[in-house]
Amino acid sequence: MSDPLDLVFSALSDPTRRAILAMLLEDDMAVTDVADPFAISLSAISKHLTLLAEAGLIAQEKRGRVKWCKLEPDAMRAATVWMQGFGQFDPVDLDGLERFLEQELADDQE
Amino acid sequence: MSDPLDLVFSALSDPTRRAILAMLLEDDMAVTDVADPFAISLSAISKHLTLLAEAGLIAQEKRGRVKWCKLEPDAMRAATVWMQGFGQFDPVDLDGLERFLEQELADDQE
DNA sequence: AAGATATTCAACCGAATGGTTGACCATCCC
DNA sequence: GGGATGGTCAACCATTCGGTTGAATATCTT
Repeated sequence: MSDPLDLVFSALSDPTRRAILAMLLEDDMAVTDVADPFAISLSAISKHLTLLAEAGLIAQEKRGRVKWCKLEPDAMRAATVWMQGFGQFDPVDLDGLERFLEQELADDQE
Repeated sequence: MSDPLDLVFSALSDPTRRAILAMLLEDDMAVTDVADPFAISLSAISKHLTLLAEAGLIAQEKRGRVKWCKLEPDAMRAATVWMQGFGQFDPVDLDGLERFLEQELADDQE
């Protein structure tokens, strides 16, 4: 996968990773603290974080034995820029968007 | 994968599928015509289109023996909405975005 | 009816993904 | 030094992914 957008979108396609990003929106966190709310192993979380870092979505900095993770918004912004090319031509179809979001809600409750 | 965003981002993570979406931005197309510029089999393209449709990114309508594919912008818009939550807090960091895009360019040329 | 065209289906393949477990390395604290 | 803490590495497993090929189905054309 050579195009950076491949990595960004691929990283965003996993709900655990999106949840991690949302957590990092609140504050920078250590790996162990990121892992805390999840039911999966620390090792799995560590892999997720590595992936997010490779995609450029977060940065990791080791201080002492603690590795701090912080959001790196530029990668996501680049993806947003790519995506917005698809919205700008027809005026915002709010009804359609609403239908989609209702569908999303319905799917989540299945 | 239950969250619709999983499907949307996963669909967007493949460069072939992003290229297809960009083509459909120009005009609605039949499956065969979508496949034309690509070096892979028609069958592979058909699978990509099925995936894009399942993600809600395109709609497919069969008229006669031809299946027409057209862009369905709402799914992408929902993803954009999710992503914009990450940009809105710090004012647009154009320098950082520029650095990222330069990096992207450099990576593509490797 | 026969043939060409448009598309999917089914079976297969190799590689990647998301998870596990257990061992390992580094750092902090007593 | 020695134990606890923070994190990664390595090997493994089942599943999914992107691709192939060949057969099947549906529709249009003559």
